[in-house]
Amino acid sequence: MTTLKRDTYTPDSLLQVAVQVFNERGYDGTSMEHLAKAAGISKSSIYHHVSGKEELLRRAVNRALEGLFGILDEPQAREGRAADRLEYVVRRMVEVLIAELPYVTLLLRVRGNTGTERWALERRREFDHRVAELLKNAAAEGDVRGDVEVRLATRLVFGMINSIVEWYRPDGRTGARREVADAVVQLVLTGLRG
Amino acid sequence: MTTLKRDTYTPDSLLQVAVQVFNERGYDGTSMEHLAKAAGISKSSIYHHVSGKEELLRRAVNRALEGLFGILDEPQAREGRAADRLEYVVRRMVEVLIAELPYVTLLLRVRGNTGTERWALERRREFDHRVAELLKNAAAEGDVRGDVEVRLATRLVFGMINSIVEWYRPDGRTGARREVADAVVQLVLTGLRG
DNA sequence: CCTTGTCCCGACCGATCGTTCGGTTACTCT
DNA sequence: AGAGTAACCGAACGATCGGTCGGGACAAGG
Repeated sequence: MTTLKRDTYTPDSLLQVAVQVFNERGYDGTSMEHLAKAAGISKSSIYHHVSGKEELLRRAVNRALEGLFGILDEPQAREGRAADRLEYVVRRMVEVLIAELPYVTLLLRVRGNTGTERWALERRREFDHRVAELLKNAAAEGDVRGDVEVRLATRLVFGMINSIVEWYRPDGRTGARREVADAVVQLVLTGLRG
Repeated sequence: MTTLKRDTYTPDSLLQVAVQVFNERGYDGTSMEHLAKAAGISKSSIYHHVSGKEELLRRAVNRALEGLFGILDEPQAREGRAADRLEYVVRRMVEVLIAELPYVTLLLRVRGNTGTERWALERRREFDHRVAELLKNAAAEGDVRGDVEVRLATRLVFGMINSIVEWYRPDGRTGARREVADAVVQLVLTGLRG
């Protein structure tokens, strides 16, 4: 039978603890001692589950990036009018951001000091570029205003969406995610179409 | 006569170098060795000008906060219809953000590990609250839509504005600042009024 | 009973951290 | 010329960093 009980750490359950501490103290501001204390095990025990601090970061940002790139593979992001696909992607970005909140938070704070961080930054740029093309196509099809530069608008829209990680905290209310997604779509897309 | 030549460091000119390195590597990711290398002097010489690493951070975030709070004291932020004052404050926030870019960048990335960082976070919250009241008043006067929660809208607007530090880099073009400010005002305020 | 492997630990490693200290250079003022 | 001081330096401090090492506790399988 496959194991079901989880009274001991797996790489993933340890990651869950680590990412939370990373987000509270910052990656560089977090020592292995901090992680050990938060996980309730000794510092050296962490190395039984993962190869080191950087693997934890790599696993975390990878999970975030998989969630984001997954959006672009969904049918509604690939078919139809560019403006509609853009709205769908914006809405799904908010949902993924919230669903994978701690992992995306960590991704968005990466600075580029190590190889792992630079790889994360590169993949982020790639994702941004894919969404920017969507906005460019929507402009070409005449569905968004032409007096705001596409590159500038893309950055501002990303800025608004990504800022969600700075204040959103999960609560009991069902539909809170949808409410946030609705507000973003309303603010951004009416502003763009205006 | 007052000294004019600047072939040696002052606390402020050293701060200028330090803040740039802080923004590249992150505050925690920056060692005094990094700062010394960037400044072209030895590590111990830094302590001739400032008391330590944390004073550099304190000076930097203080400069950013003074710029932001200064906006609220300007006449156009204090008189007139709330919606107009809001538009003025939003526009001036973009301008201050760009004028004091490295200092505001550092302020926006503070995590709260030390006393200085927690003080910075508290003042930031105070500023956010002041602007949120402006938006609330504009809603009460019927100048912005009522179907988006004020608290939520405030956060999204701040997110868009603050995200500027993540991508704006000064160039030779005059009027680039105004262009950015115009785009933000258009996107945000037509979205809000819509 | 004995082996095997998982999970964990305290002790320790060399390196680097922010900071301090004693001292040297070079310019200013009298 | 001599005193004072601003600006700087190399060497070293105790503390902490990420990571290693040898081994103990314990359950599973033969």
